[in-house]
Amino acid sequence: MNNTTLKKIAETLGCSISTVSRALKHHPDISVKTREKVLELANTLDYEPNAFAVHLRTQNSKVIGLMVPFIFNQFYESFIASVEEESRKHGLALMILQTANDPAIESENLKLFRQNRVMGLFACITANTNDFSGFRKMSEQNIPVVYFDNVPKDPDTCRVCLADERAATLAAEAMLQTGKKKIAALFGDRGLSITTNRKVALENFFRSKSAGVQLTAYHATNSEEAEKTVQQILKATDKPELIFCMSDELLIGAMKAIQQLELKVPEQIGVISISNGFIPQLYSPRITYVETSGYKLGKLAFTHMMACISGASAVKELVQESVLIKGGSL
Amino acid sequence: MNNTTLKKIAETLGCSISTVSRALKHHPDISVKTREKVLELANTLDYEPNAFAVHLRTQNSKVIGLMVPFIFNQFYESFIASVEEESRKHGLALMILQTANDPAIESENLKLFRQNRVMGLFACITANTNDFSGFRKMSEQNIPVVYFDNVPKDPDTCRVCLADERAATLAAEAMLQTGKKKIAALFGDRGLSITTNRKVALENFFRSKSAGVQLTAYHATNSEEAEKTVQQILKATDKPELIFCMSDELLIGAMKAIQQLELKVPEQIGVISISNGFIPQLYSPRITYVETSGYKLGKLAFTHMMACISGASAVKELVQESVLIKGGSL
DNA sequence: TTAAGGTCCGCAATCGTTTGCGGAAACATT
DNA sequence: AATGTTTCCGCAAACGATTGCGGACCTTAA
Repeated sequence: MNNTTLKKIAETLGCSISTVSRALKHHPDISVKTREKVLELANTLDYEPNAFAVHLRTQNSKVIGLMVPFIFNQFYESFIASVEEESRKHGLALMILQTANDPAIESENLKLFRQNRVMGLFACITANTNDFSGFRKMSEQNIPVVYFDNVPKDPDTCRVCLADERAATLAAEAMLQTGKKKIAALFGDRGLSITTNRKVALENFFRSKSAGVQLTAYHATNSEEAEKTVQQILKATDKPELIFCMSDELLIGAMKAIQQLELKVPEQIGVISISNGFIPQLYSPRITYVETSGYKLGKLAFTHMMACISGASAVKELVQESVLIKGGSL
Repeated sequence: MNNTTLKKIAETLGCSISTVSRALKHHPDISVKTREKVLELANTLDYEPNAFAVHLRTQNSKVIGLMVPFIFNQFYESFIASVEEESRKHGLALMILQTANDPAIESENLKLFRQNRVMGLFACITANTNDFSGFRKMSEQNIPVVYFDNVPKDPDTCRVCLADERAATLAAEAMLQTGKKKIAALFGDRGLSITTNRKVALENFFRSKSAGVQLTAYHATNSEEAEKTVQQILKATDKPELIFCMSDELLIGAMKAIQQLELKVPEQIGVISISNGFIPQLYSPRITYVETSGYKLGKLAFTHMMACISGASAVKELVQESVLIKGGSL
């Protein structure tokens, strides 16, 4: 461990540690001459402050945590990339853990975050988190938590959300315009807040319009399930004219089924999805989708976090707007 | 900051800090009775050791670093997910930074890693890293670095690699078996070690076989470039019968071009790729590919890292084997 | 000449742990 | 009774930085 410390610099310069420390941060108490000397030596010796010592002393960590169910996922990935960009700009380190949707792992992770005294946490809770004591402990230690994607029901928590209702409504409007009546709608895990939000919004929209639309809802927790479900749906005699997918994962499954049955999009089956934007453009024609950008959400989450840390945030919830991106799949 | 410390526990129990510390780690010097008392109080008070203090004292950080050009990338993503799984199992925290392929950012990141005294670093260097001083400083501080994917030319560095030559050869063999002669091969950035490795291997294979194969090489640094390139290639009068893509990114671009020209795979154009496995299965028929699993590479990298940390590793390079996954695209 | 004020720097406590060492008390051995 | 062994625990020094406070020295003004 060939590390240069304040002590070493002080000794070779024949001055005190405090002088070195102050010189390095341009404290006015230090004369220009000594400051220059210190800075020069520090530079040639490649001095780098020991983050642990600093954090221990100053009680603030310059590390922020991020917890997602899975990293291997377009949406989370773009969220993470976005948050990382911002944290780097602010000189913060990012500590990332995944829960695998397991509440037990989730609470272990929270422990690790607490032990590492992260100065803030971005969290997407698992689909079946019931015990919030781990999160409460964070709050008790004044560690702000900004929830995203799947958030706790408690409205008194900081959060950034996609405009779920708006997104579903945008998709619904687009579907309504096609004039097609028979719609199959694929939703994800029932435990997720976004599932409920989107489903309710979609159903409400068509109920209020009463346009003779026949909407059938299905649930699938992953791509494979979605594929099987859609295959069954499309093989039935009374097959739908439109398929709505509430996420990229489901879209992938649906498209596999459609391709296997060699159905032409949009002639034989229309497709629309809520998506992060990457998957829809892989197909030809491009799938029409309502964008829910993890990247944008990440930026939003970060500004929210900064506001929370500085204690200036009265707002609890920030919403990332949705926008319809037209492809050729309707 | 409502944190319980050893001191607090010691005071309320009327014993010394050292006793509490030892009791908590089941030191034999401490009697069962006091140990129980300490453990109980620590539990009810939700004691959690201050990681900074521990690390400062013990000089070992329980944090490992990981640096990639981009997080938003199937391959890196799966690598990260894999490494995270392992680190969590070992109670380690993972600190992730991206370089955006910018050497300046890269060296800043290295600084952050050093300041945070990571106990090890997984690094994929940028396509144009020339100055390795930042990495050398890590070595001087005895921080092991395990390179992956794009690695420095210096053979005296720890690294895990995909079997690039083997992967290219496997793909070449599969192409040879089709009997098709005109092949267009798409490669990535010339600055990447994997580009060179794969290209050389592919060219050597066909040169040695001299099977009358007409191989043309193209370069594209991203999906859009690949798309344009392939469009031009396929519009030419003398269009190839097979397209080889050395990565998922290029495959995406190639497939977009193919779909736009409404060419049938594999009848009108054969496709094969080296891939992480996610993209090829999105199409129908599934694309035949040689698997280069980021997930497996991650596992391998982690075991290599553990060996390096314990100082037990004589081996410098570990190789992750390749395997051909047959789809219906040849 | 003396008091006031400014400039520049060092002392020492502190953050929360870990750990070598020494020592008191209890017990066992001749 | 004297000596040797355990058993159990506390003292205090680190780890590397930050920072309030005080003090030495010099300048300036009355």
